[in-house]
Amino acid sequence: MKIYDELVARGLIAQVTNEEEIKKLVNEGKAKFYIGFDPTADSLHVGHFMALCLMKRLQMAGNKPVVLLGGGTGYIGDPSGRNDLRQMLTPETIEHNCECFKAQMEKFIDFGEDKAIVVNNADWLLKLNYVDVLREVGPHFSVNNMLRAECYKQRMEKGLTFLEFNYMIMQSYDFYHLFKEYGCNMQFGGDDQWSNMLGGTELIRRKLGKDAHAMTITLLLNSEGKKMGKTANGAVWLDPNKTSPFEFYQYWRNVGDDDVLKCIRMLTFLPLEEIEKMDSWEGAELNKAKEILAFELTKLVHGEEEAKKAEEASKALFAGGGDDSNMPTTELTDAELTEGQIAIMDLMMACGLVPSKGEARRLIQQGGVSVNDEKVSDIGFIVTKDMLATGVKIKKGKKKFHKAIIK
RNA sequence: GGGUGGAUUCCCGAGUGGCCAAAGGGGGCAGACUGUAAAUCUGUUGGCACCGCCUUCGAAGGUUCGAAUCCUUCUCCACCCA
Repeated sequence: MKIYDELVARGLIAQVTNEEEIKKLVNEGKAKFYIGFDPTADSLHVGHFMALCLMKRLQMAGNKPVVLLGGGTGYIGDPSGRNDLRQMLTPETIEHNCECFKAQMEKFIDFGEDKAIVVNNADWLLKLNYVDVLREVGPHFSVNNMLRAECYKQRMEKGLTFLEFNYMIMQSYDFYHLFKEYGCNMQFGGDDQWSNMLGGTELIRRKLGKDAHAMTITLLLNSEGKKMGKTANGAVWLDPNKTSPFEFYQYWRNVGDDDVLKCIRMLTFLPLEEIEKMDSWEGAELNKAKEILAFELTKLVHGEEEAKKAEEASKALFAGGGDDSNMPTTELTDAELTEGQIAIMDLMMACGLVPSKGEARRLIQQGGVSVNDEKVSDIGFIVTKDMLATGVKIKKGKKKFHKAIIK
C-alpha cells in the first residue's frame, strides 16, 4: 500500500487542495512539506505529536520534512479555534519554548544528513518592514474573503483584534517564503489551519503563478466531538516532567470504547492488517486494545523502558498486589511530621493529592480514600512514622495511587 | 469620537440593600453499578481551627448598622452611530 492510501486508511487526512497532485508527489517521495509549530508552551502535546507522526511517516516514504518553529508567529497568536485572545508571550518565553520544542522533536524526526530541516520564522518575519509588507502582499488578500473564513467568523461576535487578524497573513507569508527559498511545495497542519493554509497557496499562486498544495490532518476528536489529549488539568504533555509516563499511559488506557480503534489507527505505527483484526473486538476484549494503545504510545513518546514500567505499575495497581515500585511517590522529611505522626489530610496535601484540606475531608467522608488497601473512614486518621518508614500506599478514588515514604 | 448594554465563584448564567459562599445548567471530584469504558442513579464542588470564623461577585474609593446589589472614578468588552 502506498503511503497516501495508508494515510487515508488511517483516517488521518481531512482536507486536501488537489488530491491527485498531492497523492502523486507524496507517493513518489517528491514532496518537500512543512508543518508549523507555534511555541505557545514549553512542551509539545498530543496534537503536535500527530503532526510529528505524519512527518515521520512521510519522511520514511522519502519525502522531506521542514519543521517550522513559529518564533515569529508566536508574537501574534493564532486566533483559529479559539474564542478568546491568546495571552501575549514575551520574547524570552517564545525563545525558551522554541528550544524546548526543538529538543523534543529530535526524538521523533531524523534531522541527520539533510533528511529534514528546521527553520524559525522569526528569522524572516521579525525583520519585515510594515509598509513593504503591505505593498508586497496586502493587495493579494481580500478582507471580504478573510472575514468569511470560519476561524474569523466565529470571532466576529466575541471580538477579534487586528493583531490576530494578521495571523493568517503571516502564515501565508511563511509558506510563500519557504516555497521561494526552500522549494517547499506543500504545507500540512491541523484541520483548524485550513483557511490559513489556503491563504498561503493563494498567495503563491498570485505572486508567483505557481501551484502549492495544502493538506490538513484530521483533528483527534472523541465520540462526543471533543478534542482528545485534554484533561481537566490541561493538555496531555509529551514532557515527562509535565505529564509523567504513568499518567500518559493512564490517559490512553482510559479512552472510551468508541475511540480506541480510531486512536490506534491514527496515532500508532502498528500495521493496518493488525489493526483490522482488533476491529472485531468487543466488550471486555476491547480492554486489550486499550492496553496496546497505551503501551504503543507511551513507547513512542517515552521509550520502551518507560512504557514497560508504566504498564507494570498499572497492572500491579489495578490487578491488585504486585510490584508498586513505579508508583508516583512523595518523600517526606521529619520536619513534616508532628511528634512522629501526621494526619491523613495533611499527608494527602503533602503528596499533592488534594488542593485543600476541605477536599481531603470530603473525599474521606465519601469513602474515596484508602491507606494500604484499607478504607479510611475517620477524618482524624493518623499515619505514624513507622508506617511511613516502609512506605504508605494511598488510594484516592478508583484510579489515583500515591506512595508516601519517609527518608 | 458619540450613544447603549455588560464584567458574578472552573465555564455558561441567575441574583439589583440583609433570608448570599451566592439559584440553575455544564464540567470536575467521590460513591453505587462495571471492563481502569460508556450510560444511569446518589452525594459533593471557596478556605480554615467546619453547627463557628475568614476571603470572594472587573479595580480602587465612598454611602450604610449592613453592599455582588446604591454612588464616584478607573480598566476591559460587546452592540449601534460616525
